[in-house]
Amino acid sequence: MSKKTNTLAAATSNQADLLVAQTLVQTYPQLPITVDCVIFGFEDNELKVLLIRSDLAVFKGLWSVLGDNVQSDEKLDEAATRILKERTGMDDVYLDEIGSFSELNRHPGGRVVTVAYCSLLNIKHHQLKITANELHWHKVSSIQEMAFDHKQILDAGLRWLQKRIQEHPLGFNLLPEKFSLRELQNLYEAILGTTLDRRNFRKKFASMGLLVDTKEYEQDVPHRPGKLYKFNYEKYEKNKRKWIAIDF
Amino acid sequence: MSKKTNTLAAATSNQADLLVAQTLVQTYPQLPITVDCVIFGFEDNELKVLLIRSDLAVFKGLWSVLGDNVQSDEKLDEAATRILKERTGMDDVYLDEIGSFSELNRHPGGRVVTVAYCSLLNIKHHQLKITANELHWHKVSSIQEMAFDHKQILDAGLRWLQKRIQEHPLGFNLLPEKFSLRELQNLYEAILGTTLDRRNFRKKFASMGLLVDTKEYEQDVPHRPGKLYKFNYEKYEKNKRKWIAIDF
DNA sequence: GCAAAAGTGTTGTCCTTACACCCATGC
DNA sequence: GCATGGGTGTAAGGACAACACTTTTGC
Repeated sequence: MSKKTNTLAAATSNQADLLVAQTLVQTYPQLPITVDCVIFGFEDNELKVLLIRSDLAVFKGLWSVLGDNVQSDEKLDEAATRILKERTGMDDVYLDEIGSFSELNRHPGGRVVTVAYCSLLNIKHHQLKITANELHWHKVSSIQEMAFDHKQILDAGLRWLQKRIQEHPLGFNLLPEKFSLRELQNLYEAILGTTLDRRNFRKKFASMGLLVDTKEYEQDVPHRPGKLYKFNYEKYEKNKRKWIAIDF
Repeated sequence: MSKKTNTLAAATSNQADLLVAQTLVQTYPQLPITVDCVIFGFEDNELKVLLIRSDLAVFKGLWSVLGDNVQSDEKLDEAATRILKERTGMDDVYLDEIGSFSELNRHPGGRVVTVAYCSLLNIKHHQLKITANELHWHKVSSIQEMAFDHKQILDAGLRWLQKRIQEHPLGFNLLPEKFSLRELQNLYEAILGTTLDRRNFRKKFASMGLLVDTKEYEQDVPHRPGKLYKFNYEKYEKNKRKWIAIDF
């Protein structure tokens, strides 16, 4: 057999193999997939989450996290990024996958599988450029019922956040660029639902060396103003590998 | 308006609302979804994973984790349980979701989204009742190339395992019912890829109080036999909440 | 001057780490 | 008796938890 014939035979065989694979995939049931984005922020000493009014009449009045269907030619994380951009105008947000939700009856319109994503951001920094469907920030603590299984998804996001914030100093994403230690501590206390000793808290963060003293102070507070700090992102990135837990 | 008419109107409105929801879902692109199960075991001081020979000719010779498509009427975790049962005959295995994989070209037969699940089990206890497609245990350390993106999925499973085993004493699932402290330590060392101080390791586990002395000893070892222990599952379940990290 | 929060150090306890020798068994 | 791994204790250092008083500002 000539080399040419060999090559041809191999190519034909590859084609055939591909066809087999394609035929197999065509036998798979197909399902609608959506992604849902749980976006946390922090404002007025309260943990908040970004919700829209569900556009489905069956959920009259109920709120929903930001979600939409996944297109056939996009990855799930790309879909999540796109949806966030479409719904809020924000496009520089890091999203983390937190899990899938696939109960058969979770969507009243039929079977829909969803994958939930989560993010933290600074409310002041990320202005909402689009506010259709009454998009706005809700206090997490006052949310009761939600559309779909979104309360479950929100709860999963909250558990993820509580865990994550103890493994990485992510809380900074939720704060303004310059913040006082009191604000930082309020944030941790709000998310973890505990109170923390002020001196030990300050010592811990001081010893991590991730705070940069801006030499500025709080203004317009009816008490002694606190120092304002910035987060040292470079140092954090460098040492990322070493972070396992913050341990409160 | 009579009460009856009201009720009727409401029912009609509900029907209409449902129809709207159904129509909406019908506009969503549909995709094939699969689940893939990364099943870890431990034998001969080696971390192992359960693989089958890919039945796709395009992956001639390459290995694959256990996966299959999700049916339209089953939840993802149910699919994972079913697949494990179908492929191995095992039906008492706890599976944890580790994430989705949705690259457009990850399957040669066309776009397929997969969600990966992970489990740990005791090789001796969970005999494979089915071994089609050359199903068997492979040393994790010697796996190079795999079918699909399964090497990535395996790596994600491994990272998940390394993290999990430091948060919960899950390692016991990988060991026989009765095991020596040396076996337990070998397991941790194999998974974490480190060496640990023997005395400190024993102290740590002794202080956790999760080990029950069986008063039995290893047999047929060419050296002083070690004590055999059992894992105290009840105590672990009771204190589950408190576990955050084991800290090596 | 008073209310309100900022800022700061020390001590005891516990946990972690590092480290070396004798013991029981099979061959 | 020798090779192999089993079994054990201690001391030093570091991290964490608990705790109270003085300082600065606005009113």
